[in-house]
Amino acid sequence: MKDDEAQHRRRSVTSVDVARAARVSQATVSRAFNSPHRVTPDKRERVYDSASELGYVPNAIGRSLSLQSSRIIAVVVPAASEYYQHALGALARQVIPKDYQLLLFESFEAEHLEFVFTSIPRYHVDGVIVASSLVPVVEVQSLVARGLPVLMFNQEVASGNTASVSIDNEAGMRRLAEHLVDTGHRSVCFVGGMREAGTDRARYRGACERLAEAGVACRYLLAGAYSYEAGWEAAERMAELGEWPEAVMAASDALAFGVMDGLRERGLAVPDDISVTGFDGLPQAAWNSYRLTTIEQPMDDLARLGVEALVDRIENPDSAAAGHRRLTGRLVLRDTVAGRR
Amino acid sequence: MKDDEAQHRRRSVTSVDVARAARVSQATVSRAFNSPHRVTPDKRERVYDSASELGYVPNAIGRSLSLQSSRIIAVVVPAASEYYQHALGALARQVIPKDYQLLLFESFEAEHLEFVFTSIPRYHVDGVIVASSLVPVVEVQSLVARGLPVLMFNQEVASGNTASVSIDNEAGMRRLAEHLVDTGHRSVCFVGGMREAGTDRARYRGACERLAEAGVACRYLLAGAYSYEAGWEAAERMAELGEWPEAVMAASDALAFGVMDGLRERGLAVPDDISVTGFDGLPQAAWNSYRLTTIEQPMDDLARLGVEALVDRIENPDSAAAGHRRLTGRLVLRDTVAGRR
DNA sequence: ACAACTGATGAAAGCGTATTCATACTAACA
DNA sequence: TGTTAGTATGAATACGCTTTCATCAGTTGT
Repeated sequence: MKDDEAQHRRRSVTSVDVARAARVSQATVSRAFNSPHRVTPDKRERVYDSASELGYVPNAIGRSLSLQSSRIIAVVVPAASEYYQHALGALARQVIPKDYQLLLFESFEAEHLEFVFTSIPRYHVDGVIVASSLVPVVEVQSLVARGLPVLMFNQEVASGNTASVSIDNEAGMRRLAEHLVDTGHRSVCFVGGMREAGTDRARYRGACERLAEAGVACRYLLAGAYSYEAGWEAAERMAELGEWPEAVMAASDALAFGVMDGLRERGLAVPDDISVTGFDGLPQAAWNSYRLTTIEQPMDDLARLGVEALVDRIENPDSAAAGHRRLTGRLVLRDTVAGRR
Repeated sequence: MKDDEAQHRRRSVTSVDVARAARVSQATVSRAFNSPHRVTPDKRERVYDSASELGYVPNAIGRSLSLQSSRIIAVVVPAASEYYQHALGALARQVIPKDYQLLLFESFEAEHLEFVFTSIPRYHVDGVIVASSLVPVVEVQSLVARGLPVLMFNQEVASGNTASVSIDNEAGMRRLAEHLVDTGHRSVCFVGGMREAGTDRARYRGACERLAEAGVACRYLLAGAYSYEAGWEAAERMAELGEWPEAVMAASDALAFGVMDGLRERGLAVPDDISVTGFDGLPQAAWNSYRLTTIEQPMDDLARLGVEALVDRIENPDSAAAGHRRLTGRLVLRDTVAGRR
């Protein structure tokens, strides 16, 4: 008993231990687990018995070294972003049935990012998922140059040897804008998050173009972040401008919640006095205090498609699984847009 | 050029390659990186030059195998829980400066949990963080029996060889209850999440006891989950009961948001008609639509203490770093509790 | 009954790194 | 100058696994 525990602590049970106990060679133990049909039933049973008796589990590290493949995928997500936390969950759900694990790299600030991207290659992961619209493409190139399969989640990428998946941000915003046009809105304020984010530009373009087609005025207001607080401050700045637009299009749901609360704080009713739209389809958008009209991202589909592309590229390096996959978001009409005149 | 790329894809640069390029032995390359003072400056430089020229990064897999330590910590979190997503972020922030990485294991359902706990030992992680109040202690025991250092996050554990960290749930709820007593509330409905969760029991006990001391009636209503939807449904069930309590104590913030919206939907004003309290201190609790009075968990402190205990145990196996660490939550008074009579 | 083939098995090599061990060398001291 | 510490270095080994290779036994076909 005590001996057992002490041994466990010192050195874990290896296939050699199992081999000795089952009176077979170490190679047979390996085969018994990886290609059972190549081992005669009696020996196989002996191996399984000894293994479970000793509490043996194959060491993935040794396996990785031998196989030159770790079955681990690195995932880079920004800390403290509601959207990407959901994405992370969806990705995890997709990756597990394919027998991969996620090694987490949270990106805090820009400087930390460099550290992240230099440490990823150390772990000899089979692939990398970059789930953040704020990672400069150059950083990613260093991984691609190493021959690492990379998936950009929620960011379009032109480069031929990087897979990427996102919804059609421009089209999504177009539909939202169209909805505002149809409901008779004549002036709109677009609240952007960060200029550097690729998604921000695409979304603004979509809104802008569709509104322009209908002759609706659209001004851009930079919130500076994709957060509730930034949205709140944007509402504050709109108040200072003196004149309220008929509708506010926020670049993300988080922003929209802040905007809504900021507007309400100033006595405006949503949607009676002013309409608000979001983007992403966070769970909170369905909450009764907001009931936000927004574009819902099909998170599970995005994750599935992305992971499929990445895994395909991992397991079949010659496949042309790069390129961008673009899904369309779903327009969810709730209660934050009212008909005008 | 093309050759380079092809080679990169085939086989990554190893310390042997660097050794050859720098005309030293592989052992010297290893030493140059791990104990530079043991190598003469000229050779050291040659090694560094060759390394950066070839784009060499040490292979953590080989390193792990040799060192018998992976510097990876497994972390088990439930998918789709706001609270634990925040915890995950806080843990990541603590772990990185100590030069560990997190290997993510999302726990979806009970059946999936078993798979999770059998696959963790494969990866020969240095430690495990279980961040979920719904993991049965027996599962964890299998890891502990293997001599794996384990940290239970947000769950108290009696066992001597497991470290755990949480806030004092009972005391937190007591303070919340006391606040309700002080403000003159005479009847309370406690909305619990799940009976199986250890935190739920402690929180209910805290509320119950303090209210009983003041002679305030307290009934328990089981929501069945820690979600907005469950809170909403709890409000529905309270409506069916016919008589409204003067205050609702929700077992978590997420639940409280649902309860608040459910009450408002039925025409009740919070806090004028009915008071509501939460627990956890999620960011949304500060949002203007809720402004929830709650107990705020010091996430960063919890993560710091927990990780310190775990890492201590990893790097110094004989240390007595097990046992429970309990912090006190902070009572945050916002606008969901009003004075009665 | 013998050749040819199939299938199970063990020995051994290799994956990339850290480290021990032995050796060659430099510096220091008498 | 001869001996002794001390240091820098390379060769070799271990870590746990998968897989190739060679061997041996058993089966089929003629």
